Amino acid sequence: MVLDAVRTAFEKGLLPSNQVPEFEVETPKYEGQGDFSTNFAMVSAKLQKMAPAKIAKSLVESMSDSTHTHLGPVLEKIEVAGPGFINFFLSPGAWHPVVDQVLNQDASFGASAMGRGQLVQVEFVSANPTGPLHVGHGRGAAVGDAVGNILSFAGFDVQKEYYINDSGRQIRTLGTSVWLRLQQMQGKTVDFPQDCYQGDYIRDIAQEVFATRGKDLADADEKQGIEICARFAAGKILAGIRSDLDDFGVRFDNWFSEQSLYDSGRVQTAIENFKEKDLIYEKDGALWFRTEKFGDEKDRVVVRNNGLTTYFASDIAYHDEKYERGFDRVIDVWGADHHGYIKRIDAAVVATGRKSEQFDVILVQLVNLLRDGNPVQMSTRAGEFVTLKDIVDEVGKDAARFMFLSRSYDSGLDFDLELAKKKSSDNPVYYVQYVHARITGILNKAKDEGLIDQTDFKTGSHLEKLVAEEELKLIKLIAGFREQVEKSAETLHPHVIFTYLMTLASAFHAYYNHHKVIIADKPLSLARLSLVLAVKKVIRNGLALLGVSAPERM
RNA sequence: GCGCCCGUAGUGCAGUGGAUAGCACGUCAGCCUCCGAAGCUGAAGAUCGCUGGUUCGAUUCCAGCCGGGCGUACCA
Repeated sequence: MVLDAVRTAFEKGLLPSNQVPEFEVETPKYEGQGDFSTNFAMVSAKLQKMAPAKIAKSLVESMSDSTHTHLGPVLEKIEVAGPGFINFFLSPGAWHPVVDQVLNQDASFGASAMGRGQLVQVEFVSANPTGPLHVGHGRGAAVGDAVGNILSFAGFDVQKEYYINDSGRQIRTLGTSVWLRLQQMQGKTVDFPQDCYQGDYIRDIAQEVFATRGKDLADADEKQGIEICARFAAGKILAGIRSDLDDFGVRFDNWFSEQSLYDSGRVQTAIENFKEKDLIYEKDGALWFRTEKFGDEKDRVVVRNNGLTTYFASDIAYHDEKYERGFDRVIDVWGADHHGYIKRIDAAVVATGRKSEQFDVILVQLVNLLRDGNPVQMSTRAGEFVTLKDIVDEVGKDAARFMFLSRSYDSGLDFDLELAKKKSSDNPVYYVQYVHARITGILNKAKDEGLIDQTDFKTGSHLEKLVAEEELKLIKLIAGFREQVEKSAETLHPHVIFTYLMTLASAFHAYYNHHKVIIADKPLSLARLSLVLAVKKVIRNGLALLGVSAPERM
């Protein structure tokens, strides 16, 4: 249409040139600036050697002349504004079908085909099974889970995975810790080293292992004993992690064992393959992977001079295995303290023949735990931490998840325990959930009064009655939901959905305070009920992406 | 030193290559005989860290600098 106008204007001699630079058509930031707007006049100012406002004026005149058929039911008004924007205003009737769409598509409204079924794996949490999950893991869990949900809604085929570090030194240390506590329980005086896990849960596990495996332990020497303790403890802790995540609403499609990479020989194979390609060399008795060739600062050790493999070795094998499983794209969610690891893994991914674009790392900045504004020191080793379970038990799953997703993971997050524990209206989750509960209340009342047969229906009625400013604002917001889902999926930023929900909730609350839904004018009332039901569904769909429930009442 | 992230209102954070920089909390003033006041309306509050550059136009992109966080192992 704009192009048409340019041609017409040129032919009529209003513009000196018919060349068309790159321009954009977008939704303006503020109300009163139309539904679509283009910066065409501004970007072509140089080319046309004319003032943007003058170009815009010529274009609008041409459009009114040549495309008058477009004006009418859909297009209401075209105007020139600001430094030369051309704003297009749609008529209310153009928006009404959106309400029907929401009611019809229900839980799938907002879904997108953007991902074209691409296989994506999101790996997150992946905490070592050496202690319970703490608050920091909670943020990673909330982010990973939400990213998975959003990608899936945006048309990707998503698998969520947890990588279990069930081999290596930490597990041995865990075994030793339990073993030593066991010795202490039996009255032996043993030194409990600093680098062992200090938490009370180690004692609990020691008691359990004694109760269930005491007989085997009695016959075991120290090495066997530690092995038994390690396996028992890891299993026990992992079960706890699973259950904590379950309470947090996070479910994984797959739990992948690091040990299995060793058992199947994949780690060894990966190293051999790299050796053959001359990507691994020996120095000082250790094996080094040439990560520097792939942009890392320096080469990294995969096998130490004592013959033991590093974590990096199994990570190479692990990522290779992921792509071999058929994933087009792999996303790892890590804590910010692991950022130095990105280049390394990226190098491994590229070295096995994949493209760097197929690998993404979401770096979640650290959670700063506070209590009444004062920092809480946390260390797994010292056994002093606030667990994810503590948080969920005290503030609830919904509030915790919403809090974690309320801001970009690019920023550090202050999580104040006392504040989070407060069930006050400070918590934004109530603001959004309240909309859902409020609308449920309205629909129930409408049903009681016989206005509607059921509180859920698929077709709106008398939608043409929705002409109030607040109503159109709501409809336009609803219409933009899918765009937000796509934006969120593209940027891998779940807080986009959070911000959207807050905006939608705010618009609804304002509407509610200005207009009654259940009124004497029955057609208008039915139209408003349709709108309100649509809002309810969008709120529910959005909350679902974040893993937050949409309560019928609160 | 090097690398990553952040610097926007009193506080915590959104946002954008363009037209009036938003939200929440906090402060002040209002709104329930009326579908849920966990809500709404209004007011006050910001030289978008600093300096350059690219651009018709920069808070947004780039470079440098200054602050803050994190990392920088043959640890995991």
